Amino acid sequence: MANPALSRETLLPKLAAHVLEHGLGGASLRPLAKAAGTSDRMLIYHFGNKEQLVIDLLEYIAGVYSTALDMAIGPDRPKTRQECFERILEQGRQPGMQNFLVLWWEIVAGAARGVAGYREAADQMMTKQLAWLETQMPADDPDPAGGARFLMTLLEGTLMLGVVGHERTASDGLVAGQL
Amino acid sequence: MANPALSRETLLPKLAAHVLEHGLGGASLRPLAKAAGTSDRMLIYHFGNKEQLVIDLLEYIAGVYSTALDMAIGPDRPKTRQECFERILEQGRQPGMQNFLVLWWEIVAGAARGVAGYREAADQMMTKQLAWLETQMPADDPDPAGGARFLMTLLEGTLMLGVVGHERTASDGLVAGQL
DNA sequence: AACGCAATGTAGCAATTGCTACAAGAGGAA
DNA sequence: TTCCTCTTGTAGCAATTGCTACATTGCGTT
Repeated sequence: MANPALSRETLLPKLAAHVLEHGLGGASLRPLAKAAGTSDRMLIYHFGNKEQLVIDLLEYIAGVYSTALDMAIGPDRPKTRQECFERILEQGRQPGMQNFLVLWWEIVAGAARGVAGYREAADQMMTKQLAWLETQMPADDPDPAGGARFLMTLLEGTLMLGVVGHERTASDGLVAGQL
Repeated sequence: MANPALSRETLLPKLAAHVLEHGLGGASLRPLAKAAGTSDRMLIYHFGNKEQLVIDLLEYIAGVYSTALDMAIGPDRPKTRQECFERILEQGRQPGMQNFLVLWWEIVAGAARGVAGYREAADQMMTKQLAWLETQMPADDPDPAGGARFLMTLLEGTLMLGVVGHERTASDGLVAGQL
C-alpha cells in the first residue's frame, strides 16, 4: 500500500476529535476530512459512505469512553451512595468531560429518532457506565447492583436537568428524596 | 393585507406538526414551507430568517406543551409518590406523546450545544412540567415541592435510559431505591 | 382614479452536500 | 519488465441549502 499512515484506524481518532469539538449531526465530509488531514474522497474510500462512517465513528467513540472508564477507577471507595453520586457528578464537571457530555445528548437524540448506529453506541456506553458504577459503589452497600441502577437513573436525570438550566431542580430534589 | 390566512400565527401550527413528525435539526425551508402550504420565500418573509423561525417555533411548541399540561390534570390524586411516578410514565407512553419525546431529546441536544432558542424552550417546558407535577403529588405528601423535584429527576433519567434501550436499568433501579 | 404598501410568485445565486468518473503514482507479483 | 492492485488527486455533478432581486397583484387610502 502506498500510504498506510491514513487507514481507518489512524483516521478515527482525528475524526472523533473533530466531532467532539463540533458535533456529530452537522458534520459533513469535507470539514471532517480536513480535520483528519485527508479528503472527502478518501473518507468515502475508507468507509464506503457517510452513514457507515458515522456508525464506525460512534462505535469508536464508545470504545474510547469505555477504556476511559476502565482507567477511572478511584483509589478509595465512597462511604455512602450520596458520596458516590456526588463524586461522579464532580467527574462530569471536569473540562475534558464537557465536550463529551454535549455529544452525549446528540447521541441520545439520534437514538430516539432511530438514526443508524446511535442507539447501539448509546447502549454500549450506558452498559459500560453501569458496570463501572457497580464497582464504585460503597463497599458495604447492601445492594450494589440495584443501587448502581438507582444512581444511574438519578444521575442521568440530574445531567439532563443541568443541561436545560435546572440544576437547582435536581439538587433540591435529591435533598427531598433523601438519596 | 392580501391573504391574512397565512400569517405567522396560522403558519406555526403547521410548521410544528411537520417538525414533530420529521425533526427539528434536519428541517429545511422548502420542506417546511411545503408542509405549511406556502413557499420558502414566504417563510423568510414572515420570520426574517431561519434561525428566528426556529426560535419562534420552539417558543410556540413550548406553549403548546404548556397548555397541554394545563388540560391534563387528572381527576383524582395518586396515593403515593410511586403511583404518581408510574402514572406520568404511563402518560408518556401514549401514542401522541411519542413524537413529542423524540423531539424533546433533540431540544436537549440543541440546548447542550448552545443553539439559539433551544435552551429557553427547554427551560420553559421543564419549569411548566415541574409546576404541573407539584399539583399532581399525593395529597398527603409531606413535601410536595421537593418530592416533585425528586420525581422529575428520576423521571427524566428513566426516560433517557428508555431511549437508549435501558428501561430495565431504570425500573430495576427504582425498586432498589425504594422510591 | 391614483397612489402606496403589504403580500406573494418566479428565478436565480453562491455555497455546500454526498458521491462518482477518470486518471495516475507506487509498490509487489509474474 | 509487465502487469495488477491499492491508494490517492483532480474535477465535477446533481441535489439541496438559505436567501435575494425583481416583478406583480390586490386592497385601502387619499
